[in-house]
Formats: sequence, structure tokens, C-alpha cells
Amino acid sequence: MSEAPVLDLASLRRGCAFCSLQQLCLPAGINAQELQRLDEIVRRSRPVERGERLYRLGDPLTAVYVARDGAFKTISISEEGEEQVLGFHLPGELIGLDALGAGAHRCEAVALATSNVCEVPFNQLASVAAQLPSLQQQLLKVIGKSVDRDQDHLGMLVRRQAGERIALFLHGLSERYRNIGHSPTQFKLPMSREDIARYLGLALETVSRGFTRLQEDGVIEVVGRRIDIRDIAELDRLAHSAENDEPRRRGRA
Amino acid sequence: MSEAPVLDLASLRRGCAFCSLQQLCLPAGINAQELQRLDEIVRRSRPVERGERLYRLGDPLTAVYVARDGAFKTISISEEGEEQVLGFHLPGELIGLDALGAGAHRCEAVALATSNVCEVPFNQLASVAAQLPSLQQQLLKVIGKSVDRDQDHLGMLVRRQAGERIALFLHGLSERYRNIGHSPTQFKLPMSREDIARYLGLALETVSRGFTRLQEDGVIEVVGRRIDIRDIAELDRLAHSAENDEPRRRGRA
DNA sequence: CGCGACGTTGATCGGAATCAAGGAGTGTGG
DNA sequence: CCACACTCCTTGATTCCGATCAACGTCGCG
Repeated sequence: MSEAPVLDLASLRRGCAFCSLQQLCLPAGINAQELQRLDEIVRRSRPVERGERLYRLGDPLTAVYVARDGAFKTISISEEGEEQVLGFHLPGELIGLDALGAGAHRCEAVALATSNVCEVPFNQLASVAAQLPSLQQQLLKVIGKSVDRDQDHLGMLVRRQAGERIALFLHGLSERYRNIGHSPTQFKLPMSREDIARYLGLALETVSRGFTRLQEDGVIEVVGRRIDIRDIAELDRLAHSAENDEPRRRGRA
Repeated sequence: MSEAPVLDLASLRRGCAFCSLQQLCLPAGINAQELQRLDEIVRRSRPVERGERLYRLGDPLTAVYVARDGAFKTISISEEGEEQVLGFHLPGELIGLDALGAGAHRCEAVALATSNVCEVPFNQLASVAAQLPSLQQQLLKVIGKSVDRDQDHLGMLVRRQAGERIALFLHGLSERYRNIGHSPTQFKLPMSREDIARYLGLALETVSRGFTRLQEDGVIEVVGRRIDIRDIAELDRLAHSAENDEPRRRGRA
């Protein structure tokens, strides 16, 4: 609608060139001139409030999105109206690729916290990408990373032990926080236990017990949504091997 | 290795223009001239035998693949050496996207049956796509469909009832066979019970029992790997709702 | 024919779902 | 400032589904 060609300082400063996520996001690997072409099509509107949706089931593909801060979940709604969590999206991670196949969204993207979002109109992105090989390359790479996250998610769900899934989940989150420059050992979960449960295919009580168990074993410290990973090596081990060695412990190892 | 510029009749006939999967694969929506550009970079080598691999864990991204017939599975190997099945690939479905993110394959693609495969060198594909907007568009769409299949897979794994997962699995396969012009109700599974189990996060015995149960309930007919879906509506219902209505039945409905 | 891979079926056991209750944190209004 | 309501999280008791162990059946092939 309002395509203001007026470049004031404030909006420039909010552009890709100043963004801390630059190296992870679409701009990675493209030069300053090219960056401007990209920047021109990116829309940065008011913050999205917790609970708001970027798009709904069935909406036509109009744009892809990247959060600059905050977090999102993507959910699909089953016939009976119960929701499955298909993914969590931290800053810098592309949102909206679920519409690439059919041209319409097959899930909904819900803000887990108030977030500033970059909206990239898809058609324009595609045509600019066709002209800038390095952007095309980066677009494919970013899509690929999204595929990788889906496969990591599969890797959790295919595990049969709840403890393994939970350990993998925390381990993966830790990695992702590290990537965006946050502490990999201390962070605040943006999602509820129920969201985690619906992401991991578990009952929420099981998630809660899993956290408690990890805390009892000295692997993490958890207070509500605050997580502090104390023994990342052990978390790693639990995530991968069977975790059945220690029958049960009270204190630390 | 052997880049024969000689276009004999046989190899032309094997090209995209003659392929029955044309409308589902990369050529969809592109015109005859453009098709030739694509065709020139596609390599069609000898059939891949059952058990052979298109690529292995860690291999650099050199190409993406599409089977013209036969079938593949993609697997990831856990630390302990046990394999997880990340996906099954029927004819026309792109294989090899797992390397887009990191530039190297994070899983292995194994032939489930002898298959004829089209190999599309990735760099050439990307550069041709940049020149042909309709190919770029189609490439993104095909990638999107692959993402959709991953999400369908997630949708199975997140279910907590084994019966639901199995019903969803058969239902999804049926759809995919329909798409490629096979009978959606009668087909031969290209994979073993163990593969299905590792795909669904179940024990192979549970898969076997699930099939038996569906047969007892008159939903399918199953003999070894031959499947005949008798009541697709019921299969659909089982896949989506809770399946807990009928406590137990002996004969047919 | 006999071997080996694959599939089915049965019996038992354990882990996670479910049901149920209570506690902790947050925000609102009296 | 506190009472209240609400959401979110934890913990406990019980039940049940699916993993596991084990044995047998079947098919394809040398």
C-alpha cells in the first residue's frame, strides 16, 4: 500500500545493513549494492504482539518472514481442533516456507512473544534473487537450513524415550541460541510446557517431569522458563545414547 | 566423466520431454525451449541397484536426484550406528535437498529397488534457474513439496497412538501413488516393515500388528508387501480422529 | 532341499498417558 | 496492599499401550 520512497535515517538504521542477524539471514554473502536491492523490498511494520499470527491456514503465499527478536511457533490444526507444534522459530530463522509447495499456507505462525518482524514479499524476493546469483544462493541455503531444522525435529520425534527427546530438544535450542549470539547455556524458553509437549509428541506432564529429572541429575537448572545448562556434555550424551546407564541418582555425579 | 554431446534417438526419448513425470518434476510449467536447456544438464546413468546409495553422509552437495521409477529411502545414522528413516522417495520426488543448508549431505539415500535416476548437477541447475524464471519458480515449488512431505512425516510422528501413525502412513502413501498415476488403493510397498518402523518411530512388531489389525477391521487387505485399501474413508477417519470408537471386532464391518 | 531374510504372533514388562490435585507466578480491581 | 482469578507448572496414583523377548511361519533363492 504505502510504498514510501522516503529514506529517513531511522528506517535506514533498521535496515539489513545494521542488523545483527545479517550473517545468518538472507543478506549473508551479498555485497552492499545488492543489499540495497534486497533492503528495498523488505517491509518492517509494527511489532507483532504475543499471540498474534503472521498468517493463517489457507492464506495464500504472499511473503516470507524473519523475526529480528522475539520468537514464533508454527502450528497445524488437526480436524478435532487440537494443535500440533511443527516448529519454533528464533530470530533469523525463515518463517513461511510451508506455503512454497502448494502456494497456500498449511499451518499458522503465532508469536510467542512480542516480535519485530521483517516481511519479504515473495514474488519480489524471487525476482530479485533471479537477478542476484549470490542472493539466490543464499535463499537456497536459508531454505536448506530450515529443512535441516525439520530433520532435527524428526530426529527427536523418532526417539522412543521421552528423556532423549527432551535432551535433544534442549541441546538443539542451545545450539540455535549460540548461533544467534545468545548464551548457549542460559536462556529463557519462549514457549510453554504445553507447546514443548505438542512439539515433542509427549504429554505436558512428561515434559515437566523430564525437566525435573534433568535437574535432579545436575544436568540443568530450571526455574519456570529459565534454563541454565550446567553440564552440556552430559546433556549431549543423554541426547544421543540411551541414557539407561545410571539407574537413578540423587546428587551430582 | 563421459559428457557425450551426441544426441542419439534413444537418449532423446529418455529425456524430460518424454517422461511421464514431467508435470510433477522440475520441467512442470516450462516451455519446450527452456526444457531443452534443462534437459542438457540432466544426467541419466545406469540403473541404481537395490541397496546402492546415491550419496553418503558428509558427501559434498554435487547434485540433486529424481527417480524415474523404483524408490529410495533417506536415512540418518545415529552415534550408535542405528539408522533412522527420514523419508521415502517415490518417482518424481526430489532427493538430496538435505545438503542445501550445510553444503554437505547429512543423510544417505539408499535405493529400495532398482531405479532409474535423473541426476541434476546442482550448480548448473542453480545457474540455469537464475536465467529461466519459470524453472526457478518450479524449483522452489518442488522444494516446497519436499518440505510438505517432511511436515506430513512430522504429523505422523507427533501422534501418540501407533494405529494413527500407521493409518496416516498408508493414507499418505496412497495419495502419493495417486499423484504419480498409480492406483491409490493397490500397491506394493517398496520398503520392509523395519523401514516403516524406523520411519514411524515404532517397533517393527507394532507395525506388523497394526497392519494385521487394519486387515481384521476390513480397512485393508495385506499380503506381505502387497497392500489393497478396501475402505479408504475409514482409513482416513482412523488417520485423523482417535480410532477409539470400536472396542474390537472380529470379522468385517 | 535348506538356508537366510522377512514377517507374524504371543507373553511379559515398563514407561508414558491419563486422571487428579495442589502450588507458583501474574495481573486486575476493590 | 491484598484478595481473587487465571494461567502455567509440578507432583502423585493408576492404567494402558507399545517395547521387548521369544518362537514360529513364509517366501525367495542358491
